[in-house]
Amino acid sequence: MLDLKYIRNNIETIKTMLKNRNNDLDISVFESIDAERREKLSEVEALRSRRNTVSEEIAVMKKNGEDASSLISDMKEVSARIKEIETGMGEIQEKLDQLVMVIPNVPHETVPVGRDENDNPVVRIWGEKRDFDFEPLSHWDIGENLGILDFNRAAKLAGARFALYKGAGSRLERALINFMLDIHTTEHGYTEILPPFMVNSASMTGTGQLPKFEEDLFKIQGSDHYLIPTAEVPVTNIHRDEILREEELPIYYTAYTPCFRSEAGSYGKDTRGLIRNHQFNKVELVKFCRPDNSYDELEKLTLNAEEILKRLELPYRVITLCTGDMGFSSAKTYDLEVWLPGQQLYREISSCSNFEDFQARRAGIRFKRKGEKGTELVHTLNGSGLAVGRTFVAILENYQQKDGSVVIPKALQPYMGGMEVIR
RNA sequence: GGAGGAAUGGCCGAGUGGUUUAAGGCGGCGGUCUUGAAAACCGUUGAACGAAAGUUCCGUGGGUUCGAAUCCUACUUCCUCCGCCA
Repeated sequence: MLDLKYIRNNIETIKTMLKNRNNDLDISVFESIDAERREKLSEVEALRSRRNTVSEEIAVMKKNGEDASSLISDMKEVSARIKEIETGMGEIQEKLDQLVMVIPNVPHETVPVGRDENDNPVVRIWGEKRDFDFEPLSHWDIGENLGILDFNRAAKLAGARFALYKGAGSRLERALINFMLDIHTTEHGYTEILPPFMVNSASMTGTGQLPKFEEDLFKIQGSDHYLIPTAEVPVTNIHRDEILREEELPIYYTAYTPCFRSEAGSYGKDTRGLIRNHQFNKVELVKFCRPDNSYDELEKLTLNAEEILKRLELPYRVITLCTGDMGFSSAKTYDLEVWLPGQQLYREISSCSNFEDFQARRAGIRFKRKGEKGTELVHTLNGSGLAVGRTFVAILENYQQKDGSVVIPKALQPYMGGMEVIR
């Protein structure tokens, strides 16, 4: 959510921003709604002020045994008028909220303007793409051939877009989770969190999934619970409606969770394999920090995620998402894309974003500087560190052998009980 | 699922219709004392909107009243006991 005052003073900037984001939201009504709200507000405040003063007079008169009935009947009218305005204001406020809640964040000045993913500049490229002396297979073929993935039975159990891991496959997924969490907690200074995998609608609103993206979520019937689409939601909401002390910042959290996405609107896209499923595993990195260093923190967070790929010796590149390709709440996003030889393309494996105060304002996450009055909003950041299922895919495709076996990356072997090859 | 109890500032906690602009304590900050610190003592210390005046905020939403932290109502959450349960 953007600051009302900011919107009021920067209507043209926001219109340009919406255009750059390919967002056709019409905010022309903002000015009239906002002005109406403020007008009614000052009117009702004046009336309330009068009521407060006169009520005190009535109290004094009654104490002195005087007759206050004429004042009381006056105030009866004033109160009725207040109620009337308040009712009207409720409607105006709702209209304003509905508008403001669907305005996306303003991209940082370093974010390139562009239409879609074709306009995302490459920031850096790491690692060498392996030369295969055979035709590399896709991960679903490798996995099914090795008997470590079973998509047919997954479909029997739950339908399309689910996976069933078996044997060394299950172990590899679990090894990756532990490997990632260990590095982030012991080397990068993150505190491990194991949050609920369902949250209420207030949490979903705090991080921006609601009200605009309800169709992407799985909702539990008959209750106010949603399955989390990412650990970002429960972990960022840990500090919802809290005032942190400056010296507590920055806060670094990492969390493994399954993620649940309805993938509405993605029919026909990546229908095979592990790439786009309704349930997948992810290790997430979340930061709360002061506004003045949030972009340094974004760089560090991105490097923390990259470190996992380096240790696993998986070639990747980093791109900056252009205005047309960015997420709703983000001010700046780097995507990490891992090379998948089976599909001959770079595929997103991590998305690292600075939300600045956009989530913090919605979620009421503030901090207090020592010796200063008032509070400031924190900046929140998060990134995948990494998407576990897609890392699994990258290992299968990059480490596959001619005989169909898959070599376990060196760094991961201790997590696999010393196993060197899956065959 | 049944029966009771509770929700007040960063924390604890008083407050059952009218100077509550929420007592008191803890914690925080500043000071006195001290070579320095501790202790003691003194002072200070909630948030949002607003240029200001002022308005709002005592779990949330409704209601009663001239006036609500306080009364009514629905809901939410937590606690205790009982039942069921991995």
